[in-house]
Amino acid sequence: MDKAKIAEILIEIGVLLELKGENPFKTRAYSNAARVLENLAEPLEKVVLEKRLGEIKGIGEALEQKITELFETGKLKYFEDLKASIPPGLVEMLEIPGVGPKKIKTLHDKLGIENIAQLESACKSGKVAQLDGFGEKTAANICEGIQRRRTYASKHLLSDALRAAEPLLDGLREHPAVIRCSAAGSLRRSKETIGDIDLLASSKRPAEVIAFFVAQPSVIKVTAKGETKASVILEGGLQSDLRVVSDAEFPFALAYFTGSKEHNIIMRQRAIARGLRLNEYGLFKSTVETRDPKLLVRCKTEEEIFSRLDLSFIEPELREDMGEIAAAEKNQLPKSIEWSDFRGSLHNHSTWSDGHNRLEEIAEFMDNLGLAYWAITDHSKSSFQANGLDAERLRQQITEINKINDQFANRGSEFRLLKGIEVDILKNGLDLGEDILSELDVVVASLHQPSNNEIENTKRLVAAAKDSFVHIIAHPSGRLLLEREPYPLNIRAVIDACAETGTWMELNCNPRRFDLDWRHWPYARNRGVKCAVNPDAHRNENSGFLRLGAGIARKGWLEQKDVVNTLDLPALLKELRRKRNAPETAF
DNA sequence: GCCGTTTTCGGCCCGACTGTTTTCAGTCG
Repeated sequence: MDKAKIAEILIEIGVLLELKGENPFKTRAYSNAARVLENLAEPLEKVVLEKRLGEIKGIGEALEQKITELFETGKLKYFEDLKASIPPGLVEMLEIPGVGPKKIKTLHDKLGIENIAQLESACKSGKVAQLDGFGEKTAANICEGIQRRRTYASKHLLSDALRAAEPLLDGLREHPAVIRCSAAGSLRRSKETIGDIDLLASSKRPAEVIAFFVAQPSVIKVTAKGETKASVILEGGLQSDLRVVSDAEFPFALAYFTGSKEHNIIMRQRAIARGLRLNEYGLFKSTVETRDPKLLVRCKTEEEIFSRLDLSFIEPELREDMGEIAAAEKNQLPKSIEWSDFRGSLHNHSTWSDGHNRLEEIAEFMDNLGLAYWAITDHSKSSFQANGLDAERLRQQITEINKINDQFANRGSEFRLLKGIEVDILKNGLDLGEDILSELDVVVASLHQPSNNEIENTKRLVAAAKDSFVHIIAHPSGRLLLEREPYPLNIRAVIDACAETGTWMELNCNPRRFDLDWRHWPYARNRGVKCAVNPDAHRNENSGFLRLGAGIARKGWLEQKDVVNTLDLPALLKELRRKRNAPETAF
């Protein structure tokens, strides 16, 4: 069993133990171990064989034994027994807001409730309200939570969350009582999916700011409203939380509410190790928890907080406990790529297949954006549902693009459309032959009809990477966020094949994809694999996805030099030709 | 369940809000 699957099981054990009412620190030990495993730099196989699991911080005797059992047999008796002892419906009850392990245990013990449907009817019949520690309001809130869960997904795409958050932030920024404000939480960290929108403001008159916030036109329900904090449900079902603090507290609160939780725990421990205490109100010269302003270490910005803890500034996107603290300690953090570094895109569509804009419109639009190039990579013939191109139509398109490029050259513009294809990776090779592929500037290869066999899919992608005409492996996992799981794939094997052949991998920055996942990029980057951040645009406005892509690339520790579509046109063309001439040489 | 150069036992990050209470437990981030 591989480590991703093992990590999943450890997390599940943690949740089950939580439901059993186990010691929360024991519960956390399992989720900790899962994360440690996922971030393991070397192959798990090696560590298990050399019996070095126990040397890893966060894995003790018990977990070493369990992980080894899972690795060797693919099963774990302890897990099977645990799972059998808990009705499966209890786990999903955790997803109802306001319902946690303790309440679930009470509901199960006292009323025999085993799933959400039973819980809903018990709430409606008044049984829940009669329980000790429960009441009318709790029962009503549970019912509403169940209803909302049915209506809306609990997670939202980054793009949807940004669209909902921006008007709120604009409003706060203009409010006279607001001194500073910012997004925080997963939105500021640029996570691919967002649970709720965390906002932070500083003010001398917090009540006014809270009142203003809950009265915003997009608010459909106020779920909590206090002196310094409010929670609301927005149109579309997103939840948003606003915290209001004093301006002196703002940088501390911003760091705290940006998280992640795991990152924060390490930061606090780091403060404690220096005889300090860190919380959302400040950094204090104290060995006990305090909010005493006399003990406050004043910091005007987040940068100063990091500096006081002997760390260089850690960009919000990197705060995922993926090694950023150790790197900040040694001043070895990446110089994160910026949105403005992009010079173009290498994977896009036009009306020739399933895109919405004509070639001329695309060229004008992207030139006006100030970009240097835009590759047209329409679908190949097997994607007939997308009006894919065969060799003949592709040759016609090449002629058309040459004409447009000549027009741009004649009027002194340096902008160019690049000739390309998004060629399907079929069972027996690519959908188009070498003769036509060799006439193109850029070839993007995609698996659109995956099998449910990991070995088969891996084989097809590895073969594509090794093909000397393929420049880029597009959206390697095939996932659609919140819709479709990735197809089974040994992604490391594909990354390794790309590393060996100098093939680039895509970070598809369509917000439904963000594929290759940012968690894999540090490995790919260390292997020397270059990244193409591509919007996979089907209409001109999709060029805006590049901005989101920069955020995800930053999460993957990518720098400008790791990303090929930051190159200017001559340098890019040179690199594109290099693969064809010397396929065995990774650069 | 993990960890430890003060500890092999007793900690483990901690505050706000809600709804239940009449001083606090549970949940959340």
